[in-house]
Amino acid sequence: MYWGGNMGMGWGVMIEEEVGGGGWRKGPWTAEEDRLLIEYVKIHGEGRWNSVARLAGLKRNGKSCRLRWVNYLRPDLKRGQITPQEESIILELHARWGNRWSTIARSLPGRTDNEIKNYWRTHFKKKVKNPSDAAEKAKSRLLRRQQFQQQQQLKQQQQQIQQQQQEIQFNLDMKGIMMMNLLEMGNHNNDNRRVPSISQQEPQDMYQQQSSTEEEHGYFYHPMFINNINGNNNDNYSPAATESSSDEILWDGLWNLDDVLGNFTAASATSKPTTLVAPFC
DNA sequence: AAGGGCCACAACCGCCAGTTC
DNA sequence: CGAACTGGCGGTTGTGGCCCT
Repeated sequence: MYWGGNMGMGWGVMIEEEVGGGGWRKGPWTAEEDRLLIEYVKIHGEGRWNSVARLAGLKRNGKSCRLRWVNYLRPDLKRGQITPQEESIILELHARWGNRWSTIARSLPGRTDNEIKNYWRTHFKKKVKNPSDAAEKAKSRLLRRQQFQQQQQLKQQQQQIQQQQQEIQFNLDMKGIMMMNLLEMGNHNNDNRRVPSISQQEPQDMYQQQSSTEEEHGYFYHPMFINNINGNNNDNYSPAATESSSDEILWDGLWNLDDVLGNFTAASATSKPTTLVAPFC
């Protein structure tokens, strides 16, 4: 199925064909443009988006090409509805990071920042506004609280399963590492390989890198707790600073994370008290 | 059946930070 | 060192479709 193109959508008025003889095309992407872009990425890979127009024969600027690829054409994108589990993660991470959609998206494989941003705005930001009277509001709050708790329980179960799988994978990885070390012992050249600096990595990268190490100690780490576990706060994160004021006005309550999550993880017991801002309070 | 309101989502815009020259 | 360029990000807009009255 072809997802984009004109597909009956308006946008036609917005298309600026050859403005001034050298302008960029705007508006919905056609199937042919998509094909050209996909072929370009296949050959040249992602990046150098400003070269795309010249090399792929597209009348689109680099930003437009990048956006089309990232939000729509990437083969690893997940289509379809946001699942309750994903919704739960979005809630948690938004409480943690505010409107840092790209950061949140990194924890949801196959979902784009644009998708999450749209989802948040349509599902959460407005919903709190709508209930006119207090009873409606309370009802809505209770329902969502119950849903949230059910999701948390479900997620906990999934995490336990995932942890078991990770432990199995860890054992397999260790075997692989030992094999690699044996091979490396026969190759002593000092080749100045670049070692990625953990401090410069995004939270999700840190999570991925850390999880295998920490599993040795029997912990399961959720990205939410990484910084607390490390004993340092995320320098980039300040709920008060990152959360938009309009959102704070819409949300008329705060939940203590421990109340919400209960015995969420072993790691949470070692972390500092954290406040989860829930949109359905 | 018609019209209005809301939802979903693709796409654009402006700003900013990092990189290159 | 600073200007220009590039890519990434968050915010916003515009449109079709669906649902309700």
